[in-house]
Amino acid sequence: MPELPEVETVARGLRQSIPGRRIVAVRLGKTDFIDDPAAVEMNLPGRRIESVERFGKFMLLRLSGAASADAAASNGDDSAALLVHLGMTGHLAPQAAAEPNQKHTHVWLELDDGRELRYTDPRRFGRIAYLAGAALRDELLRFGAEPLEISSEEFSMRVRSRKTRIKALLLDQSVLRGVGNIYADESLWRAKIHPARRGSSLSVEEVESLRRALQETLRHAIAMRGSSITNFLDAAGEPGEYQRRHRAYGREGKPCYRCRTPIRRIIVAGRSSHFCPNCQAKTGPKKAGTSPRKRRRIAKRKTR
DNA sequence: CGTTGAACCTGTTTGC
DNA sequence: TGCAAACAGGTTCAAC
Repeated sequence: MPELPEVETVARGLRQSIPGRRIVAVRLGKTDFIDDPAAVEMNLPGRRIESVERFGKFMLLRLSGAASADAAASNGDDSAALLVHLGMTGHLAPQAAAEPNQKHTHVWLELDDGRELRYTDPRRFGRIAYLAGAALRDELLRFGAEPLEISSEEFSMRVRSRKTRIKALLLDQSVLRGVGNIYADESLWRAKIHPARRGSSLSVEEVESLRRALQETLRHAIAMRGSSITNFLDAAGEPGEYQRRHRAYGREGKPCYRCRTPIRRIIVAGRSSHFCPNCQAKTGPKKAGTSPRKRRRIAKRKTR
């Protein structure tokens, strides 16, 4: 469930006390969610964590002082990072080494100040990878635009050139990085766009409205430190508050905040999608009226 | 190209 | 009350 706002919240928390610390040792439990466990054990000890960045739903712990093998393999590019994806149930937080372990803790990064950066993830849907040089660069290139920074032009191009349903586009990390099911539904509700609309069917006005809705939703959610649906906690163990502001997600059967029509839940792109059947019309706003031809096509589709 | 469904995994919720 | 099935959802992969 951690999406962009939750990951941003965790990254901000870690930034308070992690940068500058050196990793002195690594311990691993279950490793099936780690790309290359041996690379993690090999490359982290001795490295300093320079910074904590958020990249889509990933956190990037930038590491200093590339090992010589990395530098050689990457033609002088000595950038290196630990990528951490929280999946559904991941937690990454520093704790005093004396603190008892929680269940499902699988990674311990011992720091040079007596703390351990611990990764806990009951479902192990998360991902951890040590990457450097060209491999790091290539991995990051797989992802699309940062939703909070994307321009109107680029957003429009990425959406209106595609026939896929808008819900699927919002969730596609190679289109936008960081949007998940909650914020996709919330943004579509705000922009009054049906989740099953095709990207190519959106008007210029609609895509711009959607971009604004998406950015506002994400900014507000970050300001409220994310949504705590089941068990999201930030790095300090505090829950977020944004779930109180949800207008569509998780509100099936409850009245729409705009028009009181009950919110519906359908499956789009294989994901449950919450929307107002009145505000978010399937066909979108009509201009000069739907042509008789198209109306017949729609009627035919319904009878099937 | 787009779309669907399955798989991964475990804690929680729902239904009988 | 108890237990099993369903559900939650980020991501990848196979199949059509």
